[in-house]
Amino acid sequence: MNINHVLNEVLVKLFRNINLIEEREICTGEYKDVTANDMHVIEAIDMDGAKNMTSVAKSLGVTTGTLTIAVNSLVKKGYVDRVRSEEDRRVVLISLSGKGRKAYLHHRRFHEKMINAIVEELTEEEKEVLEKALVKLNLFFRA
Amino acid sequence: MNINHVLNEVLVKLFRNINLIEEREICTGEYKDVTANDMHVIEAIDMDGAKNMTSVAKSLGVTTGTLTIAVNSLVKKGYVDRVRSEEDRRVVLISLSGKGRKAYLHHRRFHEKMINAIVEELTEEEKEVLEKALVKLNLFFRA
DNA sequence: AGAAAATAATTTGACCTTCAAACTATTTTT
DNA sequence: AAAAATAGTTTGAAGGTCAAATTATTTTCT
Repeated sequence: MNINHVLNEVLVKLFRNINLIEEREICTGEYKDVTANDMHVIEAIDMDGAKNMTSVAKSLGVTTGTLTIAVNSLVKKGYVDRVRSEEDRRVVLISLSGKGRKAYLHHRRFHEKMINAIVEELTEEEKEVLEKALVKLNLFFRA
Repeated sequence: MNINHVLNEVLVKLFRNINLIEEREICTGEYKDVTANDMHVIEAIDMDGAKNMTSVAKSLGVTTGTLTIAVNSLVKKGYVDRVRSEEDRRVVLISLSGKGRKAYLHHRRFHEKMINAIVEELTEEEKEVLEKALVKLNLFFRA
């Protein structure tokens, strides 16, 4: 059983399960009406000021039409504020509402718990090695 | 900027990108008519003999109704064979056709290439730490 | 043996997500 | 002022999902 094979198995299992698991986590507790998809949109909008539809759609890798529909629902549920720009009236600016920011932070804590579970048994040195390896992985996927 | 935070960011980016990349890979090239979902079903059916609907649905985490629809399409496209069991006529047995097995192996090779490309840029030490971290991540999700 | 219950799969109807293409409104270019 | 470009929304079609109803078959229990 070589290491490549183990990595392959673990990665495959991970990526097969991750959406289901994250969805289960998201849809329990305080924010039952947020789907996994909603959460991706919330994360893409982020907390640093209003963004236009096109830039958020691009960062999510979906069409603006798709984003419009997702944002309709998030506005209706009260997680996102949507206003038309005064400077350029073609532009729509979206941002997280108070409730949206709370949901964002709730989900962030889930990620933090996950990361802590991973790294709590690694030494400082191992953490650094892992980080280097993951950065390489990200570079690989970007190409 | 602590190391946990960096790890979180890198992991999130990784998992967000990997599905897109895999989807793109699946839908180009030789097997254009196989969706990412189709490929999950093909992988669940696997190559070791015929399986019944219920067990495959369970391993995918979907209802049998959902699987019926997916299998209808895969049978129509020629990737899956479907026969009624002689021993128990309630049971439907599904298995990969020759074309289905080819698609399965094609996808498997993609995974292997991906893993090799990742691993070849890592040192032995990095590989070991990465494996350890991924196993932990899997355990976290299983709990 | 025969009726009732359990099991396996399919069908149906509703809802959600996605995209491409058509469309509306606004701004920029010529 | 007209034409082109840009930003979003709407529309129509295709997939994917589930719960509930339905069909067919097998098992269980008198």
